[in-house]
Amino acid sequence: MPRMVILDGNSLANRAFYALPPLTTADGRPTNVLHGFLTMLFRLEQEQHPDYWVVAFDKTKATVRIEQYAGYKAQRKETPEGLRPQFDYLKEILTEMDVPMLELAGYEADDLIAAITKQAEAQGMEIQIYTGDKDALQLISPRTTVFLTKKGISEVEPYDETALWERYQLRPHQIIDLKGLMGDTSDNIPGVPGIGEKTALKLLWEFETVEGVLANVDKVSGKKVQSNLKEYTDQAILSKKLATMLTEVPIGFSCDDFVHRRSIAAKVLPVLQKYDLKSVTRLWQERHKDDEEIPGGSPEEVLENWPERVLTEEEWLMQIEQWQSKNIPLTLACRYEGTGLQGGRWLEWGVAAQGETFTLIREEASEKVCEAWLQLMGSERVPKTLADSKTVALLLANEGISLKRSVLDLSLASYLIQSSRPKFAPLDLVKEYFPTQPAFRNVAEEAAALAQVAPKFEKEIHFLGLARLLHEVEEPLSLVLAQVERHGIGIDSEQLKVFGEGISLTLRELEQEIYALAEETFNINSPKQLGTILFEKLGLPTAKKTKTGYSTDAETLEELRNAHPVVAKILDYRQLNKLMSTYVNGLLAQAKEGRIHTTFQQTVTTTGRLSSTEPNLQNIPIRLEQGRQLRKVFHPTEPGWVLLSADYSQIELRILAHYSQDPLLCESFSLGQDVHTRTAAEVFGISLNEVTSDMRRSAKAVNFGLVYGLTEFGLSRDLGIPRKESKFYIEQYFKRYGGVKRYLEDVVTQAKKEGQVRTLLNRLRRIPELLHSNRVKRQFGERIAMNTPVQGTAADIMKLAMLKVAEGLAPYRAAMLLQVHDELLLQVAPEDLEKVAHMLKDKMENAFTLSVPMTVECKVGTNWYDMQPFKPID
DNA sequence: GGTTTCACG
DNA sequence: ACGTACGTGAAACCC
Repeated sequence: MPRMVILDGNSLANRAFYALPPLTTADGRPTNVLHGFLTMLFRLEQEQHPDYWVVAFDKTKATVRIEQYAGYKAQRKETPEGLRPQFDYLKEILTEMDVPMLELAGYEADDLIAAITKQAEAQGMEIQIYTGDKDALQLISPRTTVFLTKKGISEVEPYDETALWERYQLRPHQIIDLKGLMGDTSDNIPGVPGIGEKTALKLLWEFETVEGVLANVDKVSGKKVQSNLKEYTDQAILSKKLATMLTEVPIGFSCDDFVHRRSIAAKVLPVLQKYDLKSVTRLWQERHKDDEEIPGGSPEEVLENWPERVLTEEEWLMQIEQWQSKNIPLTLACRYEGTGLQGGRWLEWGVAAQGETFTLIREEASEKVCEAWLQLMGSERVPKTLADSKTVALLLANEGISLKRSVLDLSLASYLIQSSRPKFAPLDLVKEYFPTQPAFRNVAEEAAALAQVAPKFEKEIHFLGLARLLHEVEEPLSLVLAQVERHGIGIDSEQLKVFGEGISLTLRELEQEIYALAEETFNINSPKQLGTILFEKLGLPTAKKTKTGYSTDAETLEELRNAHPVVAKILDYRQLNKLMSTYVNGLLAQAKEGRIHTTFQQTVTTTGRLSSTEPNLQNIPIRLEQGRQLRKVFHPTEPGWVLLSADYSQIELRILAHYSQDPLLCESFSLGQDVHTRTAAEVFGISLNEVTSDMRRSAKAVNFGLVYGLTEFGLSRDLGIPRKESKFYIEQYFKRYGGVKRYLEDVVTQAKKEGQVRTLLNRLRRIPELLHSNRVKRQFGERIAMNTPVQGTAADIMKLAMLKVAEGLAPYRAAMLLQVHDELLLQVAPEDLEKVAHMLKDKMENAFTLSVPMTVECKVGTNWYDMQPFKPID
């Protein structure tokens, strides 16, 4: 269970101030609070290992409570002279330590603590609250323990429900009643005059709550107490209200906000030194003695630690020779013009090596130096650390050099560590460890900064067991992808234009017909305007709604197809318009010299898949014939060559079979059966030859759903059947395929325990959603837990296959053109077709050994539309 | 810049 | 009573 530690900054600082002698810096600034607070902080960090932590502070001025009761805290002493500045010092230090802090105008630390506790409880965390304020005892629960400071500050006493009972014989919720009766002078909660702790406890043991006491006031023993209770009834109720911590504070936090990070020496030590905190420094160093020292942080420091050396031509040549001959590891940064892919041309290289940095400027360097430099880049033996090796490989390819031995790609490393991060540019990577790093002023500084964080990434990669995936899969794959992107696929722009003209014509006709049927012109592409026409003007029945209005998606319109003749026209229009804008126009804009080059994104998806952009060639139409025609314009770049495709058959279900070891599912694949037909036979309890095409369709939907984290809703929507029916299918399925059921349950249980899932190649995905307080989001987390190992393993296997295929292609006249998740598209000279197809099928089927066979189906054609099955001879 | 829709696996 | 199938990217609209 993840542990959240919450500290009451104000309360603890106050305790420390009064508990410790008045320590100061050499120049007289008070520091005793810093000593006390940090000593306690380090101690709890070491003993409790929080996964999340946060320090809450009051943001005084007009608090919400002052509106409730004018006297509240009116008598609280002014913050003493020696304490006030220490809050600023403390916040400065905590900032450098990367300890999250929270304060909110108008609220006290108390209320923030209550609100955080409530949320953390809902997310299934264990909570520890550190404070000197007994009010917090009201938050105790089976998951929440309150640590009250004892005597000084560095010693604390834990209170859980049992401890609270032993001490007061009260339940946590009665703490506010206690305060309601006895009051609290420090907070100026009035309570009831004449009632102190002892009387209050006695009353509560008997009558449980303030309300209980007041209702039974006549039974209360003690005349004075009784009369005071009667006289100050309202004050008692108000006091209880004042003592109640507000949980309805407008804060929302995500786990990431409060995640516990190890602090960094380069940031922490200087600030501790600034306040002469010698013993605290020793404590910190003791605790972090295993961390390697990373110097620097600010740009000045980076360059100070990696001073830049300016070289003459002679010196450059010698330096390069030295790096080359001694295989010196280099960390690189690059500036270039154009894009990596098209017309990309390097302008400057920043190099960090052996504690020095260098800048190579194309405009200033001699040809000889550039030549030697490029040789070095192509050298097998010189290890290189960089961010985004694919782009660098493309830039070098433009110079006729192939990048060799990129030992560490920090972008890919960071992606494997946390696939959900939005960006992996050099600055983002450096900011992981130096959050205050501003934009790099030059390439040398960038290289130096990368060199400083590289060991951190390497350590983390090893710690998480991702080294092989990084070095043996992702990094080499980036170089293969660079080749694939650079090669591009052939595209016939003329044919595409003709295709577009045909579509345009139909589109214009449809447009007029739609206007006529609607009896007005409007923007068909605007869901808003379309909704108005359909649901208001024409009065069609509304079914689904979106955030902003009526839904007009294809599913909704399909329902209304027969309700009005315009609907079918709109559906047609939509389809053709999509083809026109996204595909015809989109692709034409990207086509150059008869080719089109996509960019594969290797650090985007959370599952490990690739994605494809500008243009996306992984979503070229195929399902509907009209769109499928578009594939005719894709062809080999070499005349006479053919396209060769190979796709994994049912790879995700095979992986599910492998993971679950379900006997029926495994058998189905071992026997080479049609898995959907077999599933139908099992679910409907009939023999294989009795399965109708409708039954097979249903079974297919079930199989698909399984991989996504099956839901009744999803299946019923997909098949257009009632929920009851989909529920029945699912029940029947799990009755027959108990192994699958067990596996899916186990993977979710495991994921909840660990907060993450892994693929067969150890790829990791963290699933914070599993801890979300919102049930819908939590269930989403559960489906992610079911889907990611399957989808991610399929991605892993395809990546392995691509590496092997790329290697296997070397002797042949052939090239890899595209990857579409479970399909590879190649082009081959006809004379090599048989051998390449054989190699391709073999490498893909044997890329990784599962407990069920993998099968790959090849097709051949002169364009991407006319693809015919092709079975290589064994 | 967010929302909706729709193309793919 | 909720509001859902998993993973993407691009175009268009609209604020």
